[in-house]
Amino acid sequence: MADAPREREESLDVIQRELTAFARRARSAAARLHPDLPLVSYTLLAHIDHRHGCRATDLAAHYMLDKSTVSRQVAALEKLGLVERHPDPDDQRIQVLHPTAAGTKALASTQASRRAAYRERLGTWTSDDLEQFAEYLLRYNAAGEDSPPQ
Amino acid sequence: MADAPREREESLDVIQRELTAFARRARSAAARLHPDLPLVSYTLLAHIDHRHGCRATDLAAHYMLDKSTVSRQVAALEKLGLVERHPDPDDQRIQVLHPTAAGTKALASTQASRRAAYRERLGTWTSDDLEQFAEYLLRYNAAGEDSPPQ
DNA sequence: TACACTCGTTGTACCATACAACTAAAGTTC
DNA sequence: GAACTTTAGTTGTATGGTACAACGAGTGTA
Repeated sequence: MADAPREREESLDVIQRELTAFARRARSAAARLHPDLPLVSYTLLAHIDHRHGCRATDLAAHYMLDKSTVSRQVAALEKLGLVERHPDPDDQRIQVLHPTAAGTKALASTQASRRAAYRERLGTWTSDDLEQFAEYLLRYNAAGEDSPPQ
Repeated sequence: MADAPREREESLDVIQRELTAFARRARSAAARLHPDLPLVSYTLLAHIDHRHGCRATDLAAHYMLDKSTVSRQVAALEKLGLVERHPDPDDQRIQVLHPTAAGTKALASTQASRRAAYRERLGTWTSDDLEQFAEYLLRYNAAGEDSPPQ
């Protein structure tokens, strides 16, 4: 049904267009979901938590950000008391980042409202569709994980 | 297979996490794909073209941007000679935006490299998966189209 | 005619980001 | 083990994208 190259191109265009639209809207949506937390910081904090601690370099690689950007964001999170840095005893260059108790708490409350928004928005989807959509997104992002810096 | 509420929640979390990751990476990816065009401007230009002309207000609504932001972006596009404004004779407040010949050309060349990137990235996907993914994205975005400003 | 609404611009401030230069700690080579 | 190279992170600087607020001009309505 969708085997013609023509259809394939059309699907690619739709994917491209819709992903772009999503990315553009993401900022304002995020601002609505957690007006308190400095937006990007939230994302980084969530990733630190999800990984059960990580380095600034990992964050930079995962989100394709410059290390200077991450450095400042992490500094902001630390200033807010949401993140702690623990120097790695085996390598003095490395700082392992962990959420503080306050960080975990802030994350939980934000996560709750975020979940509610998603649950409402995707409420009419079947569980199978959700699972499939999640799988597609994982596959899509995984393909770009190691995309060359040029 | 995925009918338990538990599985549902997990899918929602994955979707949320992966969409966020995508949105965060989008900027650097876009910068790679068209270093010339001022990034956001490209998106707006593409939308103007896709709609065969539209107003600044439409752009603001579609991308959830402030009208001042759009105003400046459009001004930049006009300065670059990529967009023309035509006052609506029936309503002097309205400016209908259209790509110029140069705009269409710039868009085409950018679109080509963009398509190539997507084609490469999604090369291993079946046409059915692409179609399904496109459909999910459309559905997802449509659900947020009329999301309340609060 | 006055009031309210819509479309767009401009002033201002702020956040997120990149790039470059730098320090410090490890690792590598001879 | 001294000299180079690589890696982690910070800081200075510049820029781009954004929102909010105040405004101007055009349109509709009581």
